[in-house]
Amino acid sequence: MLQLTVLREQTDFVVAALNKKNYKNAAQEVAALLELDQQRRQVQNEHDELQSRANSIAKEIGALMKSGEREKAESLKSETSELKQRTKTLAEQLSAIEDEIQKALYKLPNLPHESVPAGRTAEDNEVVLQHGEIPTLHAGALPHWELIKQYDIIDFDLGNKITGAGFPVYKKQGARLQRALINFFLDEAMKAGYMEVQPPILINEASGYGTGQLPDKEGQMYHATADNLYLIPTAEVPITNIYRDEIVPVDKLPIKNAGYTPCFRREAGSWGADVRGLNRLHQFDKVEIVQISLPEKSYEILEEMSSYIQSLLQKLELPYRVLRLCGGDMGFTSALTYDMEVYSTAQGRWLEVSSCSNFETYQANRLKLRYKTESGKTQLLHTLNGSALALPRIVAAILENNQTPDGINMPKVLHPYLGFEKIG
RNA sequence: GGAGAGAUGGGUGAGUGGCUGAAACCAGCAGUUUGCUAAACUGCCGUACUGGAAACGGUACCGGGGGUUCGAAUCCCCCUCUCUCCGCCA
Repeated sequence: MLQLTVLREQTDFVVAALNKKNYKNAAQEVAALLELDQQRRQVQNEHDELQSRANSIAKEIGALMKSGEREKAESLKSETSELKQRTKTLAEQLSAIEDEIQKALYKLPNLPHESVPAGRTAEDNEVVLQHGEIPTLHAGALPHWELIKQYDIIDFDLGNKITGAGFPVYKKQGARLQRALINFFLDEAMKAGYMEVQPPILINEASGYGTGQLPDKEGQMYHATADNLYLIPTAEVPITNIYRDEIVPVDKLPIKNAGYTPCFRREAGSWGADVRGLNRLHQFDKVEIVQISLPEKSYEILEEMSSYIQSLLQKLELPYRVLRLCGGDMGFTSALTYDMEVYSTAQGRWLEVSSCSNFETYQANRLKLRYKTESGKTQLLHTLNGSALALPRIVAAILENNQTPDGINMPKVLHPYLGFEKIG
């Protein structure tokens, strides 16, 4: 959530930034918000003043009652009734205005960082770098959805039977590969100084609001209505919400957490050839890294996180590229996002396997996640996170890129985790 | 799921209608004393909104929401959560 003071003090800048994110009617909405803010303060001033008078009269009555001057007290009482009525009306107005402001603020996305390229779609994303050689496959090489059948390691039909489309069953070396990747990613995160956490995978409404999934994006999450809980779409939600309503001591910063969770996405309305196989699932596994940092350090940390994620891809020997997302393609809550994509050779396309973002104060403002400056002022921290990594597309790329006519070679770093070197 | 008890500031915990934004203690911060450490002493020590250049004010907040009252941490109603006992159970 954007801060009202920023809208107030840097209105033109905010409007320009919203425009860059292709937000419609930015100028009008911001102007309307400022108007509401103006009203709010006026009403609040009036209200506070009346309340203040009511408070002092109440005190007076108390004193009179004590000294036994009942009649004077009674006459004062009658004086307050009109005051009370007016205060009540103002209080109602005030909370109506506050609600409206809140709603309007929730609607506004985060402002993109100055380095974010302008643009509307994925076409406009900027390729920051590309790394690794794209392998040449043997004749008759298969896409991963054929390979998993051939070696019987991931079973979509079974998942269909048990749950539905997009919930595969991993079997044998396929299951082992999942476990190996999770352990590898977590071990690497520990080495990089992250603290491992294992959060709940169901979250309440407050947590959904904290990181920006609610309101308006409940459609992407599975909702357990009996208890009003949501299955997490990413570990970002529970892990970041650990720090909701916190004032973090400066010497604890930056906070670096990593956690493995399954993730659940309804992905309503997405079908087609490019979502075949492991490309898009309703349930998948992911190790997420989250950092909470001082505002002045957050972009340095974003780079650090980006290199860390790249180091994983390098160790897995996967060709990848890094994109800086354009204003139109980035997430609602993000100020700057890098996407990491691996090349899936049999499909001949890049697959997103990580998204690494700086949210600046946008989430922190909703979370009330703050620190105290040296002068004692409470200020919002910055939150960041990245996938490190999401498994399914990594698996797809490993299977496709490393296939040979007589089996699929596993990346060396995984051998100790797998207990085998080759599938088939 | 049943029965009971409870939810107060960073922590412990007092407070059953006005003198309580909230005692006391602990932790924390600043200082005095001290050869150093320790101890002792003094002061400070919640959050948000808001007025003000500032000094300094105003309002709200004692789990959340509503109500009674001139006045609510304190009384009433609803909700949530925690604890204890019972039941069930990985």
